[in-house]
Amino acid sequence: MKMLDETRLSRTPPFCQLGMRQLREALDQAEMSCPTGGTVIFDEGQPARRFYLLLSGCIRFLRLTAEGNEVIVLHIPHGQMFGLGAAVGQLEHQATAVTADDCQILSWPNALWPEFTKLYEGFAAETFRTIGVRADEMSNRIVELSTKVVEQRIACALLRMIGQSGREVAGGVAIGFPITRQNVADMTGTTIYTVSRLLSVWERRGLVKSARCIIVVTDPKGLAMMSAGSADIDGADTSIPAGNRKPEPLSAGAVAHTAW
Amino acid sequence: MKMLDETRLSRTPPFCQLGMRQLREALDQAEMSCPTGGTVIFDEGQPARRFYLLLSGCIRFLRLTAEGNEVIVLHIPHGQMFGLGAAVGQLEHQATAVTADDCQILSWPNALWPEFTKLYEGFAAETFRTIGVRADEMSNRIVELSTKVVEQRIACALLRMIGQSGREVAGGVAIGFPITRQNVADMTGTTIYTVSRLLSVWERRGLVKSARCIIVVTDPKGLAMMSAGSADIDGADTSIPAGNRKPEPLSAGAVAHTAW
DNA sequence: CGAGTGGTTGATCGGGCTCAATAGGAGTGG
DNA sequence: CCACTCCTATTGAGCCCGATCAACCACTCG
Repeated sequence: MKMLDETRLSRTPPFCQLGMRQLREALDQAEMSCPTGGTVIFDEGQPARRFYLLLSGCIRFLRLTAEGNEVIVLHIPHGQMFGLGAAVGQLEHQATAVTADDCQILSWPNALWPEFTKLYEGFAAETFRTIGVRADEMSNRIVELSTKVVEQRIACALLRMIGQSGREVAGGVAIGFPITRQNVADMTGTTIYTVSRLLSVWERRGLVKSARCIIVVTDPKGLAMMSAGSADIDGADTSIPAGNRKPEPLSAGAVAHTAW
Repeated sequence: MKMLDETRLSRTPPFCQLGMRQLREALDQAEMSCPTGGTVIFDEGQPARRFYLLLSGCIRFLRLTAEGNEVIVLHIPHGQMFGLGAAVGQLEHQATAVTADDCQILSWPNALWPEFTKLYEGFAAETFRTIGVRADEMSNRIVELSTKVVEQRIACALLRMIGQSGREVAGGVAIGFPITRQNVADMTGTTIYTVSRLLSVWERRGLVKSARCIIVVTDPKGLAMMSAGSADIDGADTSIPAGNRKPEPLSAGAVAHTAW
């Protein structure tokens, strides 16, 4: 089993430049846990004492508002580090981390952070790269929330999730972890009702296929057009209102960023 | 003049642990520029070749959408580093940086990044801290955009700006750089019309005082209540619709975060 | 004084939130 | 195997916030 872990660890970017001895060393100092879906790893506001590596599964980062609304800020796909307060000098976790499904997690005390960055070639660079990518993602979310209508935001959210944690299945790409309509609503600043309605329409049009806690994107390109706003197949007859027929260019697509 | 610059540099966190010789050294390698308001420092998508320190003034980070919408992702107050692609391994700038007013900017080629982090005590830590704080801010923006109504979002935006770049003036705190209704709209995902209407109402109520490109917050506490939703002074008679009288707790206020 | 930029205000309309009611699993226990 | 419960999802009806369109005002600058 140890052997297995080392191989696996050696394949995650922050550790992939390490030799066998260093991998073992890192593993020896790590704590391993295998929480089932829905487990809270740490809470917003709680002191950040450890940093984490998600070996398998998916983590959701939540924020709760005073009014009781839940906002999903980020999803962490397997293979990535998280809880990186140590890297940016934050003494407290600033979101709640919850497992979206069954996970396998390694963690180390923050005291080891300086050592890891000093001793392990590529560790710091890769971890900071992760931070940069996440900032990008948040920046994109801000742009989406600011400029896109619900329909487009939901399309973006689905595309982002299959991009990060998609699993090929018969007839499409499934989101790789259980996800409810409520979850999608919490990622897009809308309501469960709107998400449900939209998914129903999309299913009729053959863009997605969904069941309880499962969403499969059957036509990613079609969804991408929705997300850009140049949506609504011409002549498509869709019970519901029929949406926003706007004559817009189909945008650059996936790319977009933060600058710092 | 050189002397002045050194003193000034020694007061910005990333450099404040440096000795005189190191400060001079850093300055010798820097390029200084003094762009007037509205100047583009770098563009989204452009290769990131330098990192920057804003000595005075204020920088706006913009993103443009395919549809021509402008979104203000962040404001960089004076004294902070920006354009930190080098720190997180990004080869391109991921937003456009524009001066909001007249600025004084130092910049260094990315090649010096590794040296700075190696040689200058506290430089890396402080810069990464900045990155963490900005991520927090973006996370907050996401929560606001997802859960708050326009009124609250605008209040949040004003409070954030006076927090970062407020200037005490007679009768209140002014936003420390020129700002149009359009700018506020671009920060909050709304329109110039709505911003204008709201500011008019707030001015009548004594919360703000505004003129062309100027906004002064005269009642920060009142605004904070607005931003939390527990707004609308009981019995306040306000021509316009009268807004959302919701019975909500007045939230934790300023605090909020990202976790990574 | 005309042009340009930024701001204000009214009228209208529709996207999407809200409320309400129902349906459809999945799991549990008898 | 069915009854029951809990959780998730669906769908209809109504309404309101805020976008949009349109017109006008105020100030600044050449």
